Amino acid sequence: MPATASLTNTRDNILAAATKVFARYGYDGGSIEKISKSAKSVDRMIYYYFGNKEGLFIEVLENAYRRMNDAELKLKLDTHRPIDGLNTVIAFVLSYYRRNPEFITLLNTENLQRGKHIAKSQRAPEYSSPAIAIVSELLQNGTNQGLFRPDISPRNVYLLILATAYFYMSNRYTLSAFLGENLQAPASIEAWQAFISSTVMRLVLLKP
Amino acid sequence: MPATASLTNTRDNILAAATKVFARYGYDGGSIEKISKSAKSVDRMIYYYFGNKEGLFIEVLENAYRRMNDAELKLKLDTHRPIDGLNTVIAFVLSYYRRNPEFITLLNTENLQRGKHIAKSQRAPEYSSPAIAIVSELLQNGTNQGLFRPDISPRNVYLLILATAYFYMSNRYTLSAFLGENLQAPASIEAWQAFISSTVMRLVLLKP
DNA sequence: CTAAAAATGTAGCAATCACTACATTTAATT
DNA sequence: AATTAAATGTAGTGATTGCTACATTTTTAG
Repeated sequence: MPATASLTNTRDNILAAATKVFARYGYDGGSIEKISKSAKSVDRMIYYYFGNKEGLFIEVLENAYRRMNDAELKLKLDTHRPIDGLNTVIAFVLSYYRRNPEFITLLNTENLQRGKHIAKSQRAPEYSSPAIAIVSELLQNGTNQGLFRPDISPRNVYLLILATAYFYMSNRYTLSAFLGENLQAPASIEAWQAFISSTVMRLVLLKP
Repeated sequence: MPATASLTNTRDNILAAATKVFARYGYDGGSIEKISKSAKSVDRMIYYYFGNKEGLFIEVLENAYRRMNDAELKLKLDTHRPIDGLNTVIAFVLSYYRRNPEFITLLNTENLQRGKHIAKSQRAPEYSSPAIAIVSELLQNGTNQGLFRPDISPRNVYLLILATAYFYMSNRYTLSAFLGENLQAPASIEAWQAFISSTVMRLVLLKP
């Protein structure tokens, strides 16, 4: 049996538990005790592997970014069909946020801390979203095919998709109370996705 | 001298201090001691006026919603000039978020708590955004003037504006690290506003 | 097999947490 | 002026916080 393989990897258990706890309770609300108990370990081990609470949170953040990055890398689409491609990107982002809500609350927690942990991270700059390059290629091909306007910023289109998807999921509780409507219903999410799609299409298409 | 007028209103001081502290440190990070000291009062007075920490946070939330509501009510524009009107709404929302960043972090904090405080609030349902009615009127007039498409949902247009403005401000720290660019620079904010405007215009205009 | 290193367990520290009992002062009412 | 009510001050409660000293067990390496 190889030595590196173990059924119960304490470090990984802690990292997974910390992701859940920080995402659910925030940085201050996510206590060391909650995390160690959730990981079925003891406080001591968190300090053994991560030094302190801040070090643990930084690794949680890096890990969340890396997973999003990996998911984007697996996004296979035909960049020569730019309309379908953009719709695939929209569907992917919305679906990722819906299935990984902890990514959103972790980012919100980090922004509440004014980005001080991501600034300390060494690995953070590695994760330059592959998706923005994909959008860039889609826009270029769309323009070459005479479908898209030539003066559209890929970065802005990408941020537009992120913003509409992120806002919808991140603020779903206050928005639902505010609009008197459950935004988490599958039909509501689909309607919002269709709206994002038509918004983006009208933005990029030469003849909408 | 009227009895209700006092130069140092302890209750108001606490509410203002709590808004700042909760917005800066979140719910768990915003300790009673931080708030009472910031209000130049003592812990005891928070419980005297607000019962407990949760009651204080609920009033802070209600107050934040009310101020946003009041600001929207003061938004005077000519609904018979729908294009200018929509641009005014866009400028207003972005400007409000920029000048009241605590509104954003308070909403994020409440969404982290899954909206449990806003659900307990009695006053929350009163604040049905006036701005959504304004957008509705602008779209209707634009359609009547033969400028806008007739099949656009005012609610979705309003949410689109909120989403793009909110996301940009709320995630400015992680986005800045991510894009390697300071999004808080006035020029960057103006560019984003112009992009939102062109996006909305292309969405609603019959002949963009 | 043995020594070194890695990993884990136990117990508790000082500081901070939300909150309260109780006394006192200030203001309003009659 | 006397009585009542509103507002504030003091000093603490037990529980929880992040973290650590120290001992012990398990694994790895020669």
